[in-house]
Amino acid sequence: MSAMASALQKARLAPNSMKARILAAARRLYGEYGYHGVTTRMIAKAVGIDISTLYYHWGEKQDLYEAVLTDLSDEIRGKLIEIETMVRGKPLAQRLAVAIDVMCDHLFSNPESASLMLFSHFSKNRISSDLDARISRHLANIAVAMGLAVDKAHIPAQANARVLAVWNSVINFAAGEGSFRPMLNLDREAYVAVVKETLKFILIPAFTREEN
Amino acid sequence: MSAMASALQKARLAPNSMKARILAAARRLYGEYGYHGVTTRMIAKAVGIDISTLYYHWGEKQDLYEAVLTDLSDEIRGKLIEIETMVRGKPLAQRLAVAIDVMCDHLFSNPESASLMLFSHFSKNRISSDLDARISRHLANIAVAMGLAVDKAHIPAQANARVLAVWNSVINFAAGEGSFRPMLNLDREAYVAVVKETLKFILIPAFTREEN
DNA sequence: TAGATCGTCCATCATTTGATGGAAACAATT
DNA sequence: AATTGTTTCCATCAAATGATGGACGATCTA
Repeated sequence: MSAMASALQKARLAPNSMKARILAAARRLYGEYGYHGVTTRMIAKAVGIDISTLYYHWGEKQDLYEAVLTDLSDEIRGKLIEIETMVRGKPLAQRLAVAIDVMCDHLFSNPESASLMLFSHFSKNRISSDLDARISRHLANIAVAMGLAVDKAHIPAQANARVLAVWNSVINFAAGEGSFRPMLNLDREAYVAVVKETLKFILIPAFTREEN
Repeated sequence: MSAMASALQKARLAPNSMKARILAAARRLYGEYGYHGVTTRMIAKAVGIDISTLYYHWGEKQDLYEAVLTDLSDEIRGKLIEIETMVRGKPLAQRLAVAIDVMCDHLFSNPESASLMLFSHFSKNRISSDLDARISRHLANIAVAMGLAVDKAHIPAQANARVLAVWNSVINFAAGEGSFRPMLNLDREAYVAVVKETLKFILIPAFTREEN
């Protein structure tokens, strides 16, 4: 499910409607520069329209930002469901490997998704948004899927923390490509490969060792 | 080495000099809200001075931001040296455990340090700053210390990627406390404990298994 | 076709923000 | 005390920014 598709499906926006085009541009820019780093004029210019048109469709800057986050949450949810159907019944090591591959591919195709999540977690924008609550639910699902918990409604903190560690590891490498890839001195393809290998190297042993 | 101390030592700022006080306030605010989320007026107000005074001491907003990042890099460098002296000669599992404990304690005492690093990696501020280059050198040192490479000048991409994964895992939990702790529904002390446990759970097995 | 609705843009506002000049207060030196 | 240099604040500017009202044309509906 692409970034675009998630907006279309949930909010029922026509594929090339002005509203959808604005949302897409806003998502990309907010992902690159963060909430305060983006002006409504920047978004309007990226779409090629007047600011008034933007305000006509989405209202305040904050509302548009929240719409972006909601859209993001739907997209992640879709991706997680997709992964779950792919790995159902497989052993944990395989589940992790597939999840890492699929999430990496997705996030490297939609890098702004990873950045948006990081911004929303780490910056005190604190534009009231229920993204955290949504992410929380996603984490609960993953925890159950990974066998770290049984009851989706009562996840031990330890389990949630472990899922968070996995989750963050993945999005970090996608969001940080701009900084990390030059450090590793790799082209894009090689970078993606190394990231996948690294994530598997780090994450799989923790969850598959016997003595736990 | 505290955040303050790093500024004092390197840049030779008197402990309570106006310049140092401004730098400290700027660091905290930039860490909370990011570069674009902070105005020079916010910083001045936090210190209790006029904007002009701020400009008198630090010049442009960007210059002050870069000073914050340089200060941050010095602080990290000091901390890494401290860790290295603590764990010299010990086996890798112990080294990791100590490093995790010490870095967690430090970053939870200076949460803005973690946030600043994330901002600088993930947002397209791209305020030209050599923080990435400095971090890169730190990573090289860690890679050698962890036995992932021998020559500080030629670190394989794989080794750097693994160090990055470790590094990011640690700072994520510190910078993301505002989002993650509510998710885990823990008080501060419990959160720190769970984070340390989780990091050790995830990171140590990867680097200590035999079959690698 | 007449009217209503929708989508877009132009012009404009009030506020915020980065930045500066110059006066006053203060400190050091002679 | 007079001179000089340093530090601070007040007043102010120009540009950027969030936001709106109203005009104009397109599209739909009766």
